[in-house]
Order: sequence, then C-alpha cells, then structure tokens
Amino acid sequence: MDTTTGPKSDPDQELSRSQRRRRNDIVEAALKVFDRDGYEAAKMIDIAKEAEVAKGTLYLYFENKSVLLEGVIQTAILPALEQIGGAAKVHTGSAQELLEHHIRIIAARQASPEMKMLIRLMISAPEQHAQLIRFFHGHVVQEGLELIRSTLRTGVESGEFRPDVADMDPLVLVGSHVYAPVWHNLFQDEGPLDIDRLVEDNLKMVMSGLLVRS
Amino acid sequence: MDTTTGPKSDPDQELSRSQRRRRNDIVEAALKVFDRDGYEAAKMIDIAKEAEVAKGTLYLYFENKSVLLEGVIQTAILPALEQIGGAAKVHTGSAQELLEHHIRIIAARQASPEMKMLIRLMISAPEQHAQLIRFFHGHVVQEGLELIRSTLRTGVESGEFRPDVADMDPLVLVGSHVYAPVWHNLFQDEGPLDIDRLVEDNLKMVMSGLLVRS
Amino acid sequence: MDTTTGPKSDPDQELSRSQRRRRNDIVEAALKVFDRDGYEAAKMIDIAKEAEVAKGTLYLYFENKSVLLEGVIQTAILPALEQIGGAAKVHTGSAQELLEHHIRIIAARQASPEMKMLIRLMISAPEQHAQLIRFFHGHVVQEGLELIRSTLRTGVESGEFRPDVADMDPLVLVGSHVYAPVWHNLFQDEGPLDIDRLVEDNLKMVMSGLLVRS
Amino acid sequence: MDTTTGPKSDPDQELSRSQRRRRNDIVEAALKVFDRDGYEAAKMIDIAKEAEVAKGTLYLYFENKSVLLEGVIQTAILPALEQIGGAAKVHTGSAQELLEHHIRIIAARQASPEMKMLIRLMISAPEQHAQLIRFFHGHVVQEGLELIRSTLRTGVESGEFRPDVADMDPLVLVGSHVYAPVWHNLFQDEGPLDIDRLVEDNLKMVMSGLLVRS
DNA sequence: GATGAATGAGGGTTCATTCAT
DNA sequence: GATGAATGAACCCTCATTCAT
Repeated sequence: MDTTTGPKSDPDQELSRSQRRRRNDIVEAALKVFDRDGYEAAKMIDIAKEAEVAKGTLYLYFENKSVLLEGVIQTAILPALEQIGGAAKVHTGSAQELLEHHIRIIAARQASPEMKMLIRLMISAPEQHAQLIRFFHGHVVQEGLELIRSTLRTGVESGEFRPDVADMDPLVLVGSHVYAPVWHNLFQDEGPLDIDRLVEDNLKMVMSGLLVRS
Repeated sequence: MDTTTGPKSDPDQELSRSQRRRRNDIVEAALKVFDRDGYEAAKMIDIAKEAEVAKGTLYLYFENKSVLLEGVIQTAILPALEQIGGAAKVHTGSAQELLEHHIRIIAARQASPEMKMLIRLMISAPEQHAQLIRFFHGHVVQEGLELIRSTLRTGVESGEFRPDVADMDPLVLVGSHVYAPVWHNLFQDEGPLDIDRLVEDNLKMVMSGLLVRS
Repeated sequence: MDTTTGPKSDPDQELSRSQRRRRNDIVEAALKVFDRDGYEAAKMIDIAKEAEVAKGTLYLYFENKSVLLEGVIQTAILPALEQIGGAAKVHTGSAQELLEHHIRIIAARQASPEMKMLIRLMISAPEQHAQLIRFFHGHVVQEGLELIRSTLRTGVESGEFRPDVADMDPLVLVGSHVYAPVWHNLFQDEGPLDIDRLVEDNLKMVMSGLLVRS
Repeated sequence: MDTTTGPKSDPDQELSRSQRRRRNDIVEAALKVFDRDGYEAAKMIDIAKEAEVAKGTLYLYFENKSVLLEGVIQTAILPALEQIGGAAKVHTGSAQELLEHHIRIIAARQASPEMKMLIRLMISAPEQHAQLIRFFHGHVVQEGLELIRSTLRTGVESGEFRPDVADMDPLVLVGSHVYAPVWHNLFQDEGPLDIDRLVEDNLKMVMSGLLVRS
C-alpha cells in the first residue's frame, strides 16, 4: 500500500493530471514573483497567493524556496530556451547562410522573457546558482558560441570568409544579442529594443563591416 | 547654517576631514560587501565590520541600507565610470580612428569591477533602483551609444563608411563589450574573458566584416 | 442505537472485526512512535506509515493526537501493567514470603517496556496527562505501596518484623525497582540494569540490613 | 577596535555586570518555562516575556533554543547539583556514619527542583540530550553510586557490614531517593513526598533490615 | 560623535487537522 | 470507510534599525 504523503514522493513521473496542473500553477506563480521581486525578496506567501494555494501547499511540491527556484528553471526556463534552439541543427547551405541562420536563432533565443529572468536570477545570486550557471555556460552559451565558431571555420575553408576570422572570438558576432536580456531587465521602461532591426544591422556589419570597399 | 546636526545633514559640504575619511571607509566596505553578497543578502553588520566601525555608525552617515547603496553608487561607482570615459571627448582624427578609439574606451569602461557590480545591483533589484537605472541609461549607455552613432554619421559623411551604416544601431558595434560585465558576473569561474582579443576581433569585424572582398 | 457514524462513535462496542484490527494496528504503531520520539516530537504521518494506513484514517479512530495517546495508554499500556500485577492478590504465606512476593511482582512490573514508555509520556507532559497521572498514582502506585504497607503491618502483628517498621514508608522497600523505568529511559546505552540481581540484593537488604548481628 | 556585535562573542568571561544579569534573567526564565512546558513545547517568545526582554535578545546570548537549554543546564542545574554534593568528600568516621552521610547527601541532592527539571528534560528527549545524559550518568549517578559502593567495602573490611554486602548493587540503598524527582514530576499534586521521613526510614532499613533479630 | 545591546516585524518552514474524492 | 492533497496557525530565527550610554 502506498502511504506516502504528497506528490513530492515521486518527483518526475507519477503525478495525476490535477497535480500536474497544480505544480504548473505554482511554477508559473513562482516565475512571476521571482521575476518581479528577485529571488531573495520574493516571499513564499506571495507565490502561494499568486498560485491561489495555501502556503503549505508549496511545500508539498517543492522542498523549499531554493528547490522551487530549481523547479522554475527546470520546468519553465530551460525548456523554453531549448525549444528556440531546437531548429539550429537542421540547416544546410552556404557558410554565410548558415551563419545568418545561427545568429537569428541566437538572437531569438535571447529575446525570450525566460532568458530575461534567467539572467536576472543568475546575476542576483551567482553563489547559490553555481550549478545552474555551469549548466547554462556549458549548454547554452558555449554551445551557441561553438556553433558560430565552427561555421566561421567552415566559411574560411570554403573560401567564403577571410582566413583571419577562423579563430575570431564568436562573441563579437552575437554580443549585441546576448546583451538583449540585460537590456530588457534594465531599460525596458526607457524604450524597447528593436530586435529585428538589431539582427539586420548586426548581420550587415558581420558580413561586410562598415568600410567602403576600395 | 546649522552645524549642530550630524554628518548626514549636508552630504556634500560640512564633513570634517575625519568624517570624510569615515564616510569613505564605509562606502568602500559597503562596495565590497554588496559586491560579494548582493544587495539583499548583504548584512549591515558585515559592512560595519569591514569598515571597522560600529553598526550604529553606519546610520550616522547613511539613513538606511538603501541610502547606503545610493551612496556607494554615487561615491564609488559612477565616478569610476566617468573617469574612464573622460578621455572620450578629446580625440580627433579619421572617423575610423575615432570609432576605434571610442570602442576601446567603451570596452575598457565595461571591463572595470565597478561596472560588474553596478550591473549586478541594477539587475538584482531594478524596481528599487529605477532612478539609478534612468541615470545610468541616460548618462552612460545612451551617451556611449550616441558617441558611436555620431561617429558613424561622421564617417558616412566623410565617405569612410558605407552610406547604409548611418542609421545602424550602435549597439551592434559594442554588444560584446557591454556584455562583458555580465560575463564577469556569471562565468568568471568558467574562464576569463580575453578583453584585449575581444576588442581586436571586434574592430576587425566592425571595419571589414567577414566576407572576402570580391 | 445510531450505527451510521464511524468507529469513533462508541469506542468499545460497535467496531467490526476488521475495524478492531485496524484500531489495534494504529495503537501499536502509535505506541512505537511515541516511545521512539516522545509525544511532542511524534508525527501523525509517521504513525500512519507505521500502521500502514493513510493519515486521515487515524482521525476516523481517534479524534486527535492527544486522544490517540489516551488510546495507547488505555489499550496497550495499562492492561499490560495490570496483567503483571494480577497475580499479586492470590498469595498466602508468612509475611516475609508475602513481602518478597510483592516486591518481586512490583519489580517485574516496573521492568516492562510499557512502564518505561508510560513514565516517559507522563513526565514529558504532565499537565496534559493529569487524569492519567491521577489514575496511575491511584491504581498502580498507591495500590502497590498499600500492598507493601499492609504486609509490613501483618508482619509486625505476626512478630516477624520489628514493631517500628509498621509505619515505614513503603517506598523505601521498592525505590530501586520503581526507578528502573527511569534508568531504562536514560541509561540503557550506558549499560543495562541487572533486574534480577537488584531484586536479590534488595531483598537481602530489606530483610536483614547491612549490619552484622551483634 | 572590537566591533563584534553582542555578548555571545566571548561566552565565558568578558560579560559586563549588566550583561551577566541579563544572561541570568534569561536562564532563569528559560528554566521556568522549560520546567513548566517541557523543552519541545516551550516557546521562545514565552521565555522572552518571562525574562522581560524581546525575542531577539535571547539570540544575543544563546545561539538557538537548544543552546539555551544547554545554558540552563550548565548555568543553573549542574552547579546546583554539585553544590549539594560538594560536602560529600570531606567526611570521616565509621563506615556506618559515612554511609549515612552519603545517603543523606544523595537524598538532599535529589530533592532539589533542579534535579526535578533535569530528569524531566532528559526523559522527554533523550536522543537530543545524549551528551547531557552521558555526563549526568558519569558524573552524578555513577559517582554517587561509587561513593556508596566504596563505603560498603570499607564497612565490610572494618567488620561493620556483613561480608555479603560488598558486591551489593548500591542502587538498592538509594533507590527511593533517586526516585524522588520522578515523584515530584508526577505526583506533586497528589501529595508531597516526606523526604526527611523517607531518609530516616531508609537508613533504618538499610542498617538493620526489617526482621527481628533472633 | 560613536557604540553595540536591544528591539520586533517579518519570513521560511512544519505539521496537526480537514474534507473532497 | 479510506485516502492524501490541501490548509493555515504556529514557531524558530534573522537582521535592519533604534537609542541609552
């Protein structure tokens, strides 16, 4: 006989439909409150109210505040980022086309509200999120940069790109895009970032630079 | 003028030499602790210990924790940023040289530890730092971008730059540099950012793009 | 009689066979957990798990935690004590033999695990167990002491015991035995109590004292 | 400059007069509340009110509830017990006199309110007080029993006591006295224990037993 | 001015109890 | 009847702030 108490007992699979919904409500409420107040200042009672459950209910689904944050990241943030990036691998074409594709993907990924919040959480309390940061660095940042890097090399090999760009730091190609979540966090009130225009301008510069051709 | 009240009464003028020193000790201690722990997690007692004063003394110089943070920003962070940027205005030369100069200045400014901390503080609690963010946006970000923008126009007018870069979003020219403080906050443990190489690669790309010239 | 209500309605009579079994499982589980953790620290969920029922089921049989404790005492503890003492009344013989018999009975009774637990529960929360304590005092302690007292008088009357022991406090005859449950609660880890030897030594002393006979 | 915060920083020596008084107030308040409610049920806020300080003040003097308990034991309970026992070592005389002296000392020690509370605390939560119990067993119980044991041997050697009492378990000589704190915890409402009479009766029995001398 | 002991509001967490299924 | 998810009162502890010395 299963006499375990709550949904916490089997964290991954065996939640009933209504429990999954409840868990999701909590995650979304937490996402909202963490996003609004930051992790430290966020109050469990506010998350509970936002999710329309009692305070104790939060602890049926998440061991404590820190685990709830992990849940938010695992359930709401990382999947959202991966979805965006999913298409990156199925493209073919010239190195220039490929590079353009990658840059567009990366820019789109950075523009998501999840990325905005992820950046905020990680910067707010890096010590407490060391694991998350390592994961993010390895699986989002480095992976994205590596995509650029390999495309640069492909382009050099194919003769499309100048030889000296083979070991260019990929960050210079996407710096303005990875900065987008920071902009969103800080300057949304001062005026939005025109992502599309940024992408086009970035591509223009990346491909041709600024100088007139002699 | 009333001189019977404490050092708080007139923040700029009426401090004795020793009071100014004391105030400075506190600001530096606060800078260190805010940087290490973040604003929310920073404890007043730790700042007091770091400054080698009693807890109550903090409140003789700063009304409360939030005001202390403002003091840190006004006293230690913003001046440091302006110092770096100070040289920006005294340059002459070709548009290309000028642009290179500005980019180098901006990159250097972003690399400073003060910028790292400023970004962290603002992102951690944007609501509480709305004023600061507005100031930062107006006097650091927009000013820097405007510098780039006007140089782009100058270069177009002088025929150095292609005509279509006149309206280019300046952020694409310095995105990887303004991202540096974020990188420092998050990924210092995973490996440093080679700022110098980033600048050179950035300049290379900015000027010439990646494509081989036909 | 109303039979629509649950098993709680009439604690003695109207339980089906399976309900009696269920009730017993709960009482035994509670006994174990109360004994292990103490009343305050004992968790209802642990008792439910131990009894292999759901938490809510506990409340079908016992109104609340306190009533459950009463149930444990009434159902499991007191009967066990009376069983041991049951034989006390059927003895005849010399006062010395009778006294020896009573002391052995009392010693055995005190050595039981139920007594250990009863003492712990009563001492942990005397205010909440005032009724139980009164019952225990009246029906176990005083009854036992009275048995000793009357035997002392019998022995004095019969000339077996010295006259001045007629109104001796009976506790001095069994103090080391009634202390046994305390010892078990506190010092079991430091080494067991040799009850049999204690009884023999006690009897030796009780009968003859320590002094050599002149 | 000493910028440490509170009196906790140097737990043993350097408390000012008023701090010592404050600490003592808290210990006494805690003693009272622990005694009244038991450790688990005792509330920090009640202790604070009893000591007429704010809740936070408790934590200036004691790290947490558990440490406060240790403080109560170290400061109020153990010294009280040792005071009573202090005289035990300075006695000389016949073995009989010595034994009587020791028994009186032990009886007096057990009768103290501190002992009552100590027993309650240890029995209520033995797992959490394992260290205290070991200390108590080693330094109070065994030491007391050893005193009896060695006196018995002395008496046997001197010919005062019968030879067969040399290995007698000392607990049988003082069982009714060490039971006293248990009695006080449980049965104070049902009638007090007449300690003096208990001691006299105990001595009478210990020396001469009950039987008439042939 | 400087100190640091004292304050007490506030937050995270636990767990006895309830009640819809 | 049986279940266990949900509830929310209660409690420990922290720490920004105050104020008597």
